[in-house]
Amino acid sequence: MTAVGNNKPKRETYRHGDLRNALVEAGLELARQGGPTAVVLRAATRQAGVAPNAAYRHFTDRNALLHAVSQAAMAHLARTMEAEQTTLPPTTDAAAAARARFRAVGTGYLRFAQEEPGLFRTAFHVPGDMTHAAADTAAGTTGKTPFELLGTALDGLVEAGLLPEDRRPGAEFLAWSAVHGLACLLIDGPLRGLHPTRVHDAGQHVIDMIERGI
Amino acid sequence: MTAVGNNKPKRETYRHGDLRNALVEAGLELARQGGPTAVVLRAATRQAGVAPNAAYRHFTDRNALLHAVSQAAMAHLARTMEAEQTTLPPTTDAAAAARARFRAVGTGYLRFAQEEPGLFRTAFHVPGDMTHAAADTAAGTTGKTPFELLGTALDGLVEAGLLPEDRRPGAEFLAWSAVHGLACLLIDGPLRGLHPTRVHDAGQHVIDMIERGI
DNA sequence: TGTACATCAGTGAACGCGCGTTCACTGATGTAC
DNA sequence: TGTACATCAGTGAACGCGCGTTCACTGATGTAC
Repeated sequence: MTAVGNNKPKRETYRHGDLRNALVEAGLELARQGGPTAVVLRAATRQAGVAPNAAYRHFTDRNALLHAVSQAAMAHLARTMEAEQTTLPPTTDAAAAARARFRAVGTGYLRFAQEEPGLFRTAFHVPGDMTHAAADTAAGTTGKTPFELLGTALDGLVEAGLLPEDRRPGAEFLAWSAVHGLACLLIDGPLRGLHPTRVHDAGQHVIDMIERGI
Repeated sequence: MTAVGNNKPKRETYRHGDLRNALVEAGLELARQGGPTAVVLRAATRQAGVAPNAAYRHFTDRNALLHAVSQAAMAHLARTMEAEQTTLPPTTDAAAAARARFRAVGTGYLRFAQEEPGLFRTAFHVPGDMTHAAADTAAGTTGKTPFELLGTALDGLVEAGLLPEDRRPGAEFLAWSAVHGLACLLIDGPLRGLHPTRVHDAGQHVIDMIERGI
């Protein structure tokens, strides 16, 4: 970096090579810090070290860029949820395992919301992609959407006999609402700034409620 | 209106008389249509028929205006919730009444989110005011915040013996999370555009879950 | 293997826009005498 | 009751800003002969 405020990472090649990806990555960084409205086309190109209009080779619109960033954020969320499931200690008790996997879905969701509020808000800012389209599948990732992970976990509860089959339909939306609501209250709402320990407790209590009430 | 696009409502007096209120009202209208980001200072003054800088007599900032609008939106939410409780048929069964009042809190909350998504989002966009400060108390309104209404309803459940006293602490956040989450999913999320009947059903199911799981 | 050429990812300059905010002002209102 | 004056809510013009987007362009790359 030669001059203050000059963040242009100079390329050696005239062509960038992977600009589309670089722009999405830059957009993710912007979203991470300021949520969806911070995903500004000119800022993304600046961060990628490219002229503003270069973005139009890869996105029709500022909106198309935002949409791609939103999808990538959703993929991040899914990856965090899967990571949470991966940390579970192995057990021979099938029912306990099913329960633990179910709870990990919620815990991972909440952890992501807490650790990456900007990305979380960005993931949900753009028309419903949670239930569809997993976007890029990173190494070691199933490619499932958050919604699919939740569905699988619920199926596991039914198989383990922890959830009556007749309660299964629509259960996604009950569980999802409760966890998503807590996430929103923690991020944007009156629960912001709660002590991390209390945040974790609140999450567990909400998941308890879901298990009881589902 | 003499010219197309000229929305300036001309005053007779030089002084406006009630500009602060007019700006908040204009802000509410903007928020109603486009959420918090649509609360634009110049647009509000335009709608009030006043020069842009006139706003600075009543608000230090664009942010101060947004904050006032957000509080007013929150007051609207509270009013809708109270209205929902008012429509309940009278009953002599104290337990049934307590339950109905509790459910009306959630139903009113969801109804407002559905009918006024822009105001709903605006109410929650700005740092936590739901638990405090009821803002302007309209005629026939208690002045309670949404949070207080929920608390009162929960106290009613305890008094009626429908909720064990030891489950009461923290119950606000469980109920609130679930209902708030559904509201968010219906407005911004993948449940947007759900058929109104299904929306109502989903709301009732979530409230069922809360009653069971609280 | 060497050359001509088409492709198309990036450049550089410019546009119009609406925004928030500041400035020095004006003139209606309420009050003191 | 009539007049002088202070107050302060609104005016009008201007500012600098960063944005998204368009234009005609340039030059590295890959391919056909």
